[in-house]
Amino acid sequence: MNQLSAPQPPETLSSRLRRGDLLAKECPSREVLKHMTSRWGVLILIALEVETLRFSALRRRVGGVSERMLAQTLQWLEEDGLVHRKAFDVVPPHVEYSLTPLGLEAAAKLRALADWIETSMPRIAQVWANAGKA
Amino acid sequence: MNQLSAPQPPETLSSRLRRGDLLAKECPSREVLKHMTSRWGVLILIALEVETLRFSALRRRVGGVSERMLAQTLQWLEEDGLVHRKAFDVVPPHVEYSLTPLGLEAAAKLRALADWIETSMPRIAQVWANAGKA
DNA sequence: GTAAGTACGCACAAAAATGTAAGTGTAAAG
DNA sequence: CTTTACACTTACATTTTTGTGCGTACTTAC
Repeated sequence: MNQLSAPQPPETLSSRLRRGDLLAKECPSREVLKHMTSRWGVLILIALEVETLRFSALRRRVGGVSERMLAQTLQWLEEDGLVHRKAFDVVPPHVEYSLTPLGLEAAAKLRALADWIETSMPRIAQVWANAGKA
Repeated sequence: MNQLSAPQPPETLSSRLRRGDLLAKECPSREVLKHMTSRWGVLILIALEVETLRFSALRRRVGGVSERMLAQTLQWLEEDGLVHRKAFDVVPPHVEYSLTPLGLEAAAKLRALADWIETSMPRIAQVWANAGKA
């Protein structure tokens, strides 16, 4: 029980924050992480990676989202520059949502995660079964 | 405004669930996604990917977690078979947390995401600045 | 002798996320 | 003429998440 951890390397907290160290407490990148990994953020991003969609179509695509949360999450993602909102000034509202170049990069990472979960589900379900979780 | 979406392809809901389709509402894989992308789940996984850690050491590593949430999240991840908990039956408690093979795979995806966010922060901060968010 | 560290569980409280229902203004569909 | 769709917003209720503080059983350091 000796080399647990050196008394913190000379790297300062502020330098880690500047770089964007998620493990550091007050890092602003945690905000982005929060938006991307929010309950609907992941799903919205991977849905929009496939194609541009209108609000209602997107809502139908992502099973279970309420209008409220869809609107909310889209705003977060738009503010972070991941989603592009294009509104047509016509009478029955028409708005198209798509991914920005930044959003496409982000979506790729999330899709990799989603794909892994989907293909790994059998193995995970196995663990659940061995424990006794209905 | 015609080809909005074919009247649902012949693929049934249940077949999508069996495969693990995150976009489908009642998919069990959403549970796993929830655990992995929970506020501390991401951070814990990428911290444990580096090295095995004891409870307290892990808590110090992940800035801002409370003992309660660390314990809670670790249990979720353990139940999903991503984290391995090894307890030594000694007097001052000694428990070591590490990743299972499954957890290592998961952590790799999350680290890719985390790395992307960290390196993309300048671009995102730029978007924030152009909008007027302090 | 006293304080601190260990790995939590538990009760309670506050905060954050999410859901529900209703409303908006127009217009095309029935 | 009534309904439905569109893309939301707002108010309110509920659920979920997260935090705080306390207790534990014992040992090592001071």
